[in-house]
Amino acid sequence: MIKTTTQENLIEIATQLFATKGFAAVSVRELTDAAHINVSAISYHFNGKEGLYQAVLKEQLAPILKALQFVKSKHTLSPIDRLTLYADQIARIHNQRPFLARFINSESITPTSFGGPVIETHLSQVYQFIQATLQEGIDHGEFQADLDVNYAAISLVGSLNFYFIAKPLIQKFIRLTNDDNAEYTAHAFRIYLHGILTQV
Amino acid sequence: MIKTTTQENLIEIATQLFATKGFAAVSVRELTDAAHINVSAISYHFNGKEGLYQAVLKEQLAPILKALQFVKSKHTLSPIDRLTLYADQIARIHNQRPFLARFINSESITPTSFGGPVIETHLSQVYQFIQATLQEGIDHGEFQADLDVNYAAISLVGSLNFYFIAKPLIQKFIRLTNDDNAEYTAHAFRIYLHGILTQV
DNA sequence: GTCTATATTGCGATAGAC
DNA sequence: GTCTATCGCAATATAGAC
Repeated sequence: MIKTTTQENLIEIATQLFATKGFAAVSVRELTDAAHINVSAISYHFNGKEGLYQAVLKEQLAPILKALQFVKSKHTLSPIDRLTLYADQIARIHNQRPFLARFINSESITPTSFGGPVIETHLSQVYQFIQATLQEGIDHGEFQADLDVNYAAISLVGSLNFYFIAKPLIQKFIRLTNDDNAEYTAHAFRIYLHGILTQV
Repeated sequence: MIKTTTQENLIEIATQLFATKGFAAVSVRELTDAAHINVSAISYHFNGKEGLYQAVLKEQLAPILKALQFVKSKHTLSPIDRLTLYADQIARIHNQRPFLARFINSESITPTSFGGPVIETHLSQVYQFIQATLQEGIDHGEFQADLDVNYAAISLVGSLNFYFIAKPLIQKFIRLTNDDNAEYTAHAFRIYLHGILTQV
């Protein structure tokens, strides 16, 4: 029997509900009913519904920058290997946090005053890393010289992450024989890499 | 001076507000204030807030199946040319309806009882077309034999559509010198196609 | 730290006058 | 077809007992 505090319990429940229904569509009563606690606990522990959402968001986003720092620290790797490592990390993070993509997606499209800036900072760093790595690969002659690094960076992020965003819907009409996230990202990245290489 | 009916005016305002804030976060008063009409007009004309949303959704989704039918009808085209034509259509549709990606995205992740099934039907057909075309290309020896058509279809849709979903956020930290949607999709599709071809 | 009870606000919908 | 006025309800938040 694992002991969990009221705070931890609330964050876990809130992560699921906010992710699947959206911030505005979840009421504090729905949250506290699901957590089998009293309504007033949210205000007491998190200073209101927004405070709880902020706590959830903070906890969800923690691994992103950490992974990016890890990949960046591998100076000795070639651009190809660094991008490959990044794709691996993406799969790993989504495995750990199945709801992360939904929060990022939701905040990207309808940013909240608190979550918006956080997401913006995170994604900005991700894009900068990808662009810089693509440019490095172009300069080294590994990637095609006429690549537009802006567009190509968006393509990569889209190709890798769209799967995790749309997964609930996709599973309704595509039979995914294997639910392994790493398998998808590996396949998508293979196509992408093959698409930007100068030679195969 | 263009004459617009109250219905048309409401749908236009509602398209913008629902797309940018989400269904649950928009109140009927906000809608009618923005449209400079009375609150009761929504119930009168659309039988309530949900009815208005349905009308917006229906109007937004109309071009998707039409475009798909058009591409499918080009029997004589090769798999490569049919996919290329499809990518062109995607750009064209998003040009016409700048908010479409947000509605599809929103309904994919947090489906409403009315919108969910509609989106599901639409996207299911898109995936089936892409999968079938990929398989045809594999059988003809144009595409790599070891492609997983399920994963590869998701990659393509993600690569092409993610840009339109995340555009509001991306524009905050990527300088897009040219706002032309067709330019992005062409570039993304070029990478993708190059990535799945057997020879270049 | 958790509860009950309640204050307050804003929601969607509609009856009825014009 | 459009308005005012209002109903009934559900939202978040909180004061105060335990």
